[in-house]
Amino acid sequence: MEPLNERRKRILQAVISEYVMTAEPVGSRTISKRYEIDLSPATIRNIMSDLEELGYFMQPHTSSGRVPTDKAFRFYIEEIAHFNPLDADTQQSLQSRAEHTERDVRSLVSETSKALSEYSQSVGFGFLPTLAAARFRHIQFISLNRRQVLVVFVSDANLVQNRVVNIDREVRQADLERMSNYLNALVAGLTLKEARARMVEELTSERLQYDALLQKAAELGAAVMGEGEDVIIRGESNMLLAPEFGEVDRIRTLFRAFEEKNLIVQLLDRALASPGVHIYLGNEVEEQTLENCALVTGTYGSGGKLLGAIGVIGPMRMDYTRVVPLVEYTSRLISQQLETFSTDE
Amino acid sequence: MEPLNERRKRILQAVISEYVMTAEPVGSRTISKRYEIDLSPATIRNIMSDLEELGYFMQPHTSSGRVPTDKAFRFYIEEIAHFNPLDADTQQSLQSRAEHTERDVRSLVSETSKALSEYSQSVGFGFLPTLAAARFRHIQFISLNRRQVLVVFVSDANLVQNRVVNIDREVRQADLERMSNYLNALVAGLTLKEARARMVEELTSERLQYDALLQKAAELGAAVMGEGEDVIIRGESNMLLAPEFGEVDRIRTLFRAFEEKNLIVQLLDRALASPGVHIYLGNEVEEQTLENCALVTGTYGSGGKLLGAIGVIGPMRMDYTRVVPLVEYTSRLISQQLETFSTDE
DNA sequence: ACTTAGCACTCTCAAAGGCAAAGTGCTAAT
DNA sequence: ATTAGCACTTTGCCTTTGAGAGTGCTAAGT
Repeated sequence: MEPLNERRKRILQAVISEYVMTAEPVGSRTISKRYEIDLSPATIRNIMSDLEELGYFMQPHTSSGRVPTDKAFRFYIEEIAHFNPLDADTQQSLQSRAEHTERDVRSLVSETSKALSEYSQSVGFGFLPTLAAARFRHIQFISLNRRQVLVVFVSDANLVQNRVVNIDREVRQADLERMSNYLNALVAGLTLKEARARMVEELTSERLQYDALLQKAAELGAAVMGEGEDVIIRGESNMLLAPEFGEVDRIRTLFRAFEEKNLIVQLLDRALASPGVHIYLGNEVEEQTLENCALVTGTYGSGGKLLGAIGVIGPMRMDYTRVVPLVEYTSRLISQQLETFSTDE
Repeated sequence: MEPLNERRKRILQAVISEYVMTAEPVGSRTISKRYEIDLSPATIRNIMSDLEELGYFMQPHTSSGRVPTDKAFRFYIEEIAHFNPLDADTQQSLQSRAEHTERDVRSLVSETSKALSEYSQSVGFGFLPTLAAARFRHIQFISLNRRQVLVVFVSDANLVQNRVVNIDREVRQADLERMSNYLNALVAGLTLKEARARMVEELTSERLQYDALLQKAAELGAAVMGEGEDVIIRGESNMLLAPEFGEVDRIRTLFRAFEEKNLIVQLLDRALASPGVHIYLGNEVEEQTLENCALVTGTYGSGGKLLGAIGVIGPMRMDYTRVVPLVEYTSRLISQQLETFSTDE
């Protein structure tokens, strides 16, 4: 696996830049004219031919320009591109945007996804904190009527979940308070995963055998915390801007994927494996639905703990030097905001 | 405005049926062959020509078949089509689906929108109850930490809203309860609109001058209830199935419209003006974004009061005899479910 | 007085051919 | 090693052509 020499790198970079702009196969002449490379088209052709042999380029047909492969993009990202911090103006407007949002994660992630979609002209997405990772903060039972109770619980970062449940016998408000207090004490400070386990455990313990009320409480608590992940996707229609998605069929499979969401969810686990910005190229994901697409994800967290991720889905041919700093800054922004949620004294 | 005679109606119906199936201009020969009309193509041509003159058909170009106009569809809907009840099987599965959903409006409307999208092979949508119309049920303040309070309030049909607010000084749990009690008593049984007005009024009254706490409560209450409407849209990608949306440009404007949502929101008011199923053809809406589209909306409510609407957006060329009963049944289903929410004793 | 067969006419769509443009690969000269 | 030059390939676009579908009109049939 010989490393590419300087000249080849330059050509690779030029082809990628051009392709990112035009979405068209790139020819040797274009490169020699538009980029400051002191080589004739013929020489460039030779180099391009070499690079094709090495798997970095492909030709849609003999005698057309070259299109960079996934391998080329991967190489470009790892070895060539360097990512400057986001420009101050954009930082500024993103920040003020974040500060003017409701002070809970759901709003924050939702608003940020929208912002990402606008600034990247692609599709923005965000995962709410995974319940498993979030830390329990408060639970409360509210009586709606004789047979219905609203269970509200709040976790880390002000993520509020609520659910209406039916109960089989009447419960007085005082009872509900007792239930709330009991559960709050039981699972204080645990992660939701732990909290849930604790409640289930409690259910089978002897302690609750004679207190139907508390038993009910543990039951409801465990039920509410079993909820699944939540993904927010914004700006899907931006995908329709990209010329490579000109055929309706391709669009359809892509949009189906957005609707299903589980494809995107799979990437959450990967992204959460380590903090920071990650780039996933379409071919590197199992699903081939995302062919020609790429995801840039960034993790956010609070109190040193990873909570969730946000990011951008776009054509593989996206401008990483802009998108990566964007995602990087945005995810840090969310983390910062989250910190203020908990340190607000 | 001479009424169309029987024969013309039959032709109109045949052309619409054929067009609904094929999305192609319909020729006289097709009609005479595929529909049991005892007339030669030539005669049918004459009739079609008449109908064109009357504005029911149009020709994409001389010497192509006819395409029914909006006027034709409108006439078809009013005068020709008749809508049988939804078949029992579908009723059955819709019902069991509804019964297995969380018992709050948001889940119910969301799930139903999805079902509508699947069964109609079009885009399903639903409005949550308009806050103005919904009736206040319960409000509660929950302390998150020293400076943050979670305000939860529940309205008609178990619609839960919550919002985290910052407060400028520490408030003890007992205070929060006092605030909750105060507000609950103040606005019991009012619609949200009235409730909000009452709180604002209260803020300016003398009574609260010396009780900063209750003043704060009224302030927060008024703020939380000011939230806007909520629209849920499901199955957008189904729109990509229709051949008339083959060009990416059209798709894009349409999807933009879905993302913006406010176009759809405008129709809520119209739909809520009277109960039952309504059909809006694209041309009848101001916006021309919905050209070639149609909406079928159905209202739902509880306790004799209209709360919101659900429906389907699809190509104007949709099968109304299937979609209308579907929407009709589904909206009744929601209403029924909602009744059970409040009569659960 | 309708209905219909027949025919000329129109328009679209798909296939085929021609041509310019863009690009490559190779060879020979620097 | 680099490059100028040239033959070759492929695409995209334009035009032409012919078939097919459909209409409108006229004149004949009932």
